Amino acid sequence: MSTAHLEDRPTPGRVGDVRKQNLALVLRNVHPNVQTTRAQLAAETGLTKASVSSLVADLLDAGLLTEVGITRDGERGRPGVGLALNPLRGALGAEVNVDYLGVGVVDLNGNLHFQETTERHNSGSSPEEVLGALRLMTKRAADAASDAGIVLLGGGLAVPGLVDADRNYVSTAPNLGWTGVELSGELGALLPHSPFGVTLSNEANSAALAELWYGQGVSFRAYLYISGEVGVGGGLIIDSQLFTGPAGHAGEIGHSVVQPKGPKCTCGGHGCLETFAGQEAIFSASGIGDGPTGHRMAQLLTALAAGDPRPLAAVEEAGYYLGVATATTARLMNVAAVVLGGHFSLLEEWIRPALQQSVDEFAPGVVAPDAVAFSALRQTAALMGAAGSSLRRALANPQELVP
Amino acid sequence: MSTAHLEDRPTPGRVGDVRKQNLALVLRNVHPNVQTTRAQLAAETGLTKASVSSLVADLLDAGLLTEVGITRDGERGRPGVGLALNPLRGALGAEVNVDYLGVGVVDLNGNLHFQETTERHNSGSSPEEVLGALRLMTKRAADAASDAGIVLLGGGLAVPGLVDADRNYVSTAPNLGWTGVELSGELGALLPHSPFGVTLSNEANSAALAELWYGQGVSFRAYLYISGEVGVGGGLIIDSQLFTGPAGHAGEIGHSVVQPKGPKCTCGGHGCLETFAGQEAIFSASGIGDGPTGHRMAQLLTALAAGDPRPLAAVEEAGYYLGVATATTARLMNVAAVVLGGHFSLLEEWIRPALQQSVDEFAPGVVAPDAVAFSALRQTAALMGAAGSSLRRALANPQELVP
DNA sequence: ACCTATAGTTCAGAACGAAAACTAATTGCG
DNA sequence: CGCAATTAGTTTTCGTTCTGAACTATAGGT
Repeated sequence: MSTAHLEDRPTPGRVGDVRKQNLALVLRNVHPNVQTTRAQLAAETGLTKASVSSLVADLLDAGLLTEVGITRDGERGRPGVGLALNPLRGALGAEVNVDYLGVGVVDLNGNLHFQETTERHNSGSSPEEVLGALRLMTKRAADAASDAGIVLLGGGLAVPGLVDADRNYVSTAPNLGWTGVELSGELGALLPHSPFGVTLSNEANSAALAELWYGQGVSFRAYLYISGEVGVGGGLIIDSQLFTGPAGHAGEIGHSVVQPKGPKCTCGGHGCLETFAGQEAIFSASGIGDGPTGHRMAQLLTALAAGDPRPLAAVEEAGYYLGVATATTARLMNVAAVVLGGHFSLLEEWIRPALQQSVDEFAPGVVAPDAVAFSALRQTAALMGAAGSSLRRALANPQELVP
Repeated sequence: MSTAHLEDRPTPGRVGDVRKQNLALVLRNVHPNVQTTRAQLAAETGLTKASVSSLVADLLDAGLLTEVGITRDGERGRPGVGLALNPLRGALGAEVNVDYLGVGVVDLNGNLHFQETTERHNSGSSPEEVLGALRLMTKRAADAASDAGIVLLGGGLAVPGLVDADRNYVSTAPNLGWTGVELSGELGALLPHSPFGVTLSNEANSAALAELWYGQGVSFRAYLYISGEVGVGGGLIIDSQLFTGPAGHAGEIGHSVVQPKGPKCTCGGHGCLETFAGQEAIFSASGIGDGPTGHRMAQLLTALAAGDPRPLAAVEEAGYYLGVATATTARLMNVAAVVLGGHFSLLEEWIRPALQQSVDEFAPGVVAPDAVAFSALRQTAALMGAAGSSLRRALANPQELVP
């Protein structure tokens, strides 16, 4: 669970653990969409050719690797047998958000298949109702995967709330109106009989990981991800891993104090980033009235394009305070990049200059212009991250699939 | 190097690595000042008695453990042979600060011996001069240790600046006036012929670790340490480890933005915590003129005790902004405790209420009153942390001492 | 054809922990 | 007092895994 700070008693090192570790080591050196050979893996891992051959044999049995014919590189010597990640292994990704449901399948090479998004107002619906609706969608995706010959190793479900992944428990999801929900049964029903099961995750955290694996974050090893949805969520990627903090809830950038004299926040504090950069804050500061989110966002974009001063000022203020929070985080956590997703990626044109100027004002020289990126994954970010986490679990524990 | 985010190629798991891991595992289960036995270690680690016996034999050979006679617990059965951390193994700790030098020896049980502090105005002196003066002190400490039969396994040197421990390099220490200093030679001369050598560290980080191992932090697994010296430094302890961030410079709480409209800071930004809670800020807001730090601090404490309103307001403001930074960090990093050291521990009486009120205002319910602690280690914190890091290195790599 | 270079396999050997049988030292109880 | 019960620790055998060296396989160059 990626930098998970769990209380797991250090297991005694058995001789068999060495193999477990080396299976994962070999697998880590097979990159998506790139062929390799046993000899190359031996050179990269430092293992002997004999060991690599034995490990690869297990990984082929496990179905994680496939042989893809002879690699002819024109050089002298016997050509190697091509090895690649098996494109017929994947994981299910699913997302419950406030106004939509999403599912999809991601294979080991990172390709997204059978993606489907349905608009649905989930706020207020019971978890059973929502997951019932979601189950119809995951059934379709799983059947389509099966028809295409793709075996699903596991799955992930992202929700906009605080989760305890080990207990399949959503402690609170304010924007859904959920509190203290245990989902073991529902998660099992989403994807029966998969070796790695379905795991819960926080939506912003999963989106942050999706950027790392499949999006803007691929060029950074460490960054702050800020997701603009109804609330302002965050995910910290440190050393190419999600930083979850001691209790698993790190990255709550939405409640950084950016203006001690600022307005009251729903969290009980005041002057939080969310009170300046959350959807409601931007809409109301722009003078946009109530209505469906999509409609209000369209209004906002139109007004911005027309050069209307009130929305421009509102978005600039959001960018300014995003910069304050980014500057503090950059100094505190020693990260030098930031990726913005959710509604912020729609507002890139107006947010980017304000944010950059603000960061440079509060932490000069720390965040370079090309270290500010905006997500292109849109509504698939969270589900791709959830599926990706599941795939990483499989790749990190290949011995569980060896017969 | 404790949650060090280094680019180390994952080593292939060899069969021998299992022993290395199990040597460290057994050692981790021998706690300072507590006797144990082979049988108890077997139960705690999950290893078989046979394996533990063999591992313990190596650790005795390495000099890390000692047998301390028969443990009679009055119960039936053969009594076990007592095992304990060898009190005759230790590490040297040293600190260069702006106005003093400190050395000491810490043994495996955490006891501090031969501690010596010398007032010395190091700001402006060349690194060679300062380390020359320090070497005289470390020589005395090493000789005293030797006379007492204590073998020094390694050492640590804490400095108030950004360091690259792997390269023995101080990139910048503004308050010493050092920039780009390479200290390999000097470090080697401080403690010749020790198996683990002398390692550089940041002073606030080492102090944070000293609190974890030997001070207030023992009751927390995760906290923010804030050190008030000339600057405001910080250290983040997450999951009982120092969080260093991707480039090793995390924890710079002094330059969190706590008031966007605040005054200019030496870092180039403005509204940083340091501009409200640094020594200079507190002195000048209190109306205390120039002079030696010790003298000014005495003046401040006298004025506070007398109820002088200006210093009271200055210290309360420092506490208020410490609370803002703590609230943000608590939410962002998911830590729920804070430990204050340096000059803040002298000001506890006045800082504590202001800080607690501020934290509760900005992040209600996140930091409990008994999760705010003040350091009692004073001037020994950094050197104990530096020595402790060295000891931890030895305990984590016992196989290097096995003959 | 023959040499060289590279890929991959086979087999003996060493290191290690697991499991079980064994020895050692103590208490409790008849 | 003596024997059973109990706990501590050691010895022996075994299976797993990696390493290293020898071996086979397959290509290009001359």
